[in-house]
Amino acid sequence: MRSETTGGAARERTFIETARRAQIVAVAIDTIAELGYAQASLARIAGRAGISKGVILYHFAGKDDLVRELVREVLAQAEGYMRPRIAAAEQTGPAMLRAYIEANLAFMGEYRNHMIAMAEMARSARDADGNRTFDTSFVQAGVTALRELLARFQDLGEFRPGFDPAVAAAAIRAAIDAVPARLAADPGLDLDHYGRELADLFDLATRPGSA
Amino acid sequence: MRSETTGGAARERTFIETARRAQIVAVAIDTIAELGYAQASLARIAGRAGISKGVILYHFAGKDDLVRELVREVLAQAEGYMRPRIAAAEQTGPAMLRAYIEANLAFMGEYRNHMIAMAEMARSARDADGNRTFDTSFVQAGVTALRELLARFQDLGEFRPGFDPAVAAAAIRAAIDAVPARLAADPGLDLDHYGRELADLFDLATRPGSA
Amino acid sequence: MRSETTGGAARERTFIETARRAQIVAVAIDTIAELGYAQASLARIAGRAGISKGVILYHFAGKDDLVRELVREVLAQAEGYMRPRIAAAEQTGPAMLRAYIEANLAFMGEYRNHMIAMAEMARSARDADGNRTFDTSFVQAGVTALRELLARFQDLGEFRPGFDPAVAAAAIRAAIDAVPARLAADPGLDLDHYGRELADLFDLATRPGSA
Amino acid sequence: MRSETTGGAARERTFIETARRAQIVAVAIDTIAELGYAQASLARIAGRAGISKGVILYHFAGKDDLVRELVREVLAQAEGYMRPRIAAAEQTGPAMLRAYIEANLAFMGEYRNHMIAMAEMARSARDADGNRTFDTSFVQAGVTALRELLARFQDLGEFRPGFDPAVAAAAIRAAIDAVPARLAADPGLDLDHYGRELADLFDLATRPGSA
DNA sequence: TATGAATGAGCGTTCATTCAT
DNA sequence: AATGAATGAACGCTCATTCAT
Repeated sequence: MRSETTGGAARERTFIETARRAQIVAVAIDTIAELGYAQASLARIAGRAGISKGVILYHFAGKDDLVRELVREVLAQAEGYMRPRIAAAEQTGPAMLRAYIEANLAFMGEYRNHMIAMAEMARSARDADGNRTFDTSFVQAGVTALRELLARFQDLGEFRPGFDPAVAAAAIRAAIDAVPARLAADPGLDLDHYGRELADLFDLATRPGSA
Repeated sequence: MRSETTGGAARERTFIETARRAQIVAVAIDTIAELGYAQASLARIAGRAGISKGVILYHFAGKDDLVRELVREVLAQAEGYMRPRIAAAEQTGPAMLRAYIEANLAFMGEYRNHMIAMAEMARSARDADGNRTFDTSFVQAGVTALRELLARFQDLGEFRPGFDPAVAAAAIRAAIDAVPARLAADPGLDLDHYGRELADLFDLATRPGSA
Repeated sequence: MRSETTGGAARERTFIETARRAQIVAVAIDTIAELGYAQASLARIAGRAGISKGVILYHFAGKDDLVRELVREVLAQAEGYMRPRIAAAEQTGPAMLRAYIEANLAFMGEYRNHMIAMAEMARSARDADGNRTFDTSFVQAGVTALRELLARFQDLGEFRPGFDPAVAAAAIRAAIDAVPARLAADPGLDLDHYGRELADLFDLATRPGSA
Repeated sequence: MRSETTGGAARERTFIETARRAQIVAVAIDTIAELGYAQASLARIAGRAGISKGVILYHFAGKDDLVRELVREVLAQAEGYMRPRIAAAEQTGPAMLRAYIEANLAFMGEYRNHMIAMAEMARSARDADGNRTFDTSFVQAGVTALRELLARFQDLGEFRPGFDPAVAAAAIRAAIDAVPARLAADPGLDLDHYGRELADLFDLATRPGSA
C-alpha cells in the first residue's frame, strides 16, 4: 500500500498497482457520473469494478484520497486535451476565446463521464462538517484563467472595453459547465453545434465596437 | 397522517400544520444552503429547528416529500417575485430579457439561502438508487420558458435571427444559476453590477443586426 | 437522544431512557469484565443485551460516552459503598487504613464484575491515537487520596515516620487492584481472608516504632 | 514456513531468520509499550520496522505467535538479569526478598519498554473470543515462585510465621507490576528510591517477631 | 399533534490473514 | 526470504424510517 513502509520517499509504483489505481479511478468516474457523488460509496464502486471494497482502501488511503486522485487525473486529461487546441488557434482574443469554448465542448464529447463526475465533485464533495472539499477552488481556478485571458486581450483592444472580465468569465464557464447536465438529460445533443452557438454568443457579447 | 400530494380529496390543513410545515421548510432551506444537501439530515434540520426528528416525519411523508415541498415553495416564491418585475418592463424582447436577468439576480440578493439551497437540490438530490429526484425537470422548466421567450421575439425580429434559442436559453440560465455558488464564496458580491453586466452580455449576444 | 434537541439545557431523562441506560451500562460492565475491553464491541454488548446496536447509539453519543458513564457509575457506587465503612472505623491512621483495605475487598466481593471492568478500562481504554482515555487519572486519584491519608497520620505520629507515603500508597492500591485478576482466575478466593491478610501486611509495614 | 513451537523436529533457524525475528520482536516491544496492545497492529509494527507486513507473517505464524515469542523473550531476559543479582545476595529470606524486589526495579530501569509491554500483554492480550492469551499463567508463575520462596523461609523461621505467603506474594508482585504504569506517567521516577522503599515495606511486613 | 424509542441498512475504515510470485 | 495484492469480517457511527404512546 501507499507509503506503508517508506517514510515519504515517493516509492515507485508497481505495474499492477498503477493498473488497479487507474481501473478504480475509471470506475469511480463512471459511478459518480451516473449515480452522483453521494451514492458513489466505496462498496458501490468496488461492486461495479468486480473487486472487494478492501482493494480500494489498499490502493488509496481513503475515499478522500481516491477523489483527489480522480480530480487530479481528469484535470490533467482536460488540460492535455485542450491546451494544444487553443494553442493551435490564431492568437487573437476572439479566436482564442472561440477555441477555448469549442475545445471544452469537444472534450466533453469524448470524455463525457469525466466531466459529469467533475461537475458532481465540484459541487457535492464535502467533508463531515459540511465544508467543501474543493471549496470552489478548482472551479475558481478555471474562471480565473479565463478572466485573465479576457482582461489581457481587452487591454489590447481585441475585446470590447466596456465589460467586466470577471463576470464574463463566470458566465462563459457556467455555460460550459452546464453542458454535462444537459448531456445527461439528452444524450443525443449535438456538441459541435452547441459549441459553435456558444462561441457565437460570447463572441458577439465581447466583440469590440458594438456597444 | 397524510401529506403526499394525494390526488384525491385534498384534505384541508389546520393552521398549526401549515405553520409547522413552513417552519420546517424554512429551516431546511437554511441548513441545505449552509451545509449542503448531503449534510442536511433530518436530525440536523430538526435540531436546528428545536424540534424532534419525528415532527418532520409527521408532517412530511419522508425526506423526499420535504425536499419536494421545499422546491415547490421556493419556485413559487421566485415566480411571485419575478413575474411582476418582468411584466413591468417594456414588452419587447431585449427589455424583457434584461428584466428577466436582473429580476433573477435581485431575487438572489433577497433570498440568498433559498437560491443556494435550490442549486444544491437541483444537482444533488437523488434517491437511494442514484436517480435524480428532480431529473433536471425544474431546471429544464426554467430553460424552456426562457427559450420560448427568446424564440417568440426572435420570430418577431426583435432578436438576431441567427442563434439557436435553446442554446442561448441554456447559457443564460447557467450564468444565472452559477451565481449562488459565487455568492457563497464571496458574500460581498455586488449583485446589481453583476446583473447589469450579465444583461449587457446577453443583450449584445442576441441583439439583431450584429452578425 | 441526548441533546438532539436541547442546547445543553440538561434535559430531564425519561423513565425508559434511564432504565435502558442502566441496562446497557450493566451489560457493558459484564461484557468488559468477561471478554476484555477490546472485545467489548458495541455489537457484542448489544447482542448480549438482546437489543440492536443502534439502541446503544441512540442512548449514548458514542462508545466513549458509554465508557465514561460506566466509569462514573462504578466509581460512584464504589465510593457509596466504601465511604461509610471507612467512616465507621476508629479515626486513627492504622484503623482507617485497615478499614480502607477491607472495604475495598468487600466491595470487590459484591461487585466483582464492576471492579474487573474498571481494571480493564483503566489500563486498556485508549483512543485511536493510542492515548489513554483515562490517562491514569482516576487510578491516580485513588492513589492520591490514599497518599494523603497516609501522610496526614504520619505527621501525627500514627504511622512510622520513615516511609514515603507515595510509594506506600501505590503499593497498597496495586495490591488491591490486582485482586480482580486473581478473582477471575480463582473464583473461590476467600476475600475476607485476603483482605485481613493484606491489612495485616500493610499495618506492619507502616506501624510506628518498628524500624 | 514454520515457527510455531512445533513439538516435533525443532528445525534449525538460519542466521537471517533469527535476526529478523529478534528485530521484529524488538520493534513490537517498543510499539506495544508506546501505543498499547490494541493499537499495535501488524501494519503499525511493520511500518516502524521499515518492513512489509508480510514479513512478520512469514516469520511468525500469526499475531499470537509473535506475542508469545515476545513474552518468552522478555521473561528470559528478565530472568537472566535478575537471577545472578538474587544469587549474589546473602541467602536469607529477608535479604533475598529485598534483592528480588530491587532486582525487579533495576530491570525496569534498564528495560523500561520491555516491562511496559509485558504489563500491556499480561492484561490485554486476548484472542478474538475474549479468552486471555496468557490466562494469568505467566503472572501466576512469577507469583508462585515468590510464594515458594516466602513459604520456604517462613518454615525456617526467617519470616514472621503468621502471614499467608500466597497473599504476600501477590501483593509484592502487584506492587512491582504497577511500576511500569507509574513510570509511563512519570518518566522521572527514581527507581532506586522506589525499590528501596518497597523493599522496606515488605521487609517490615514479613519480619519475624513483630506481630 | 408530537415525541421518544428502536431498527436495519449502509457508510468509511482497520485489521489479521492468505496467497501467488 | 520477502513482497505486494487481495480478502472478509468486524468496528464505530449516521441515517431515514417505523411505531407505540
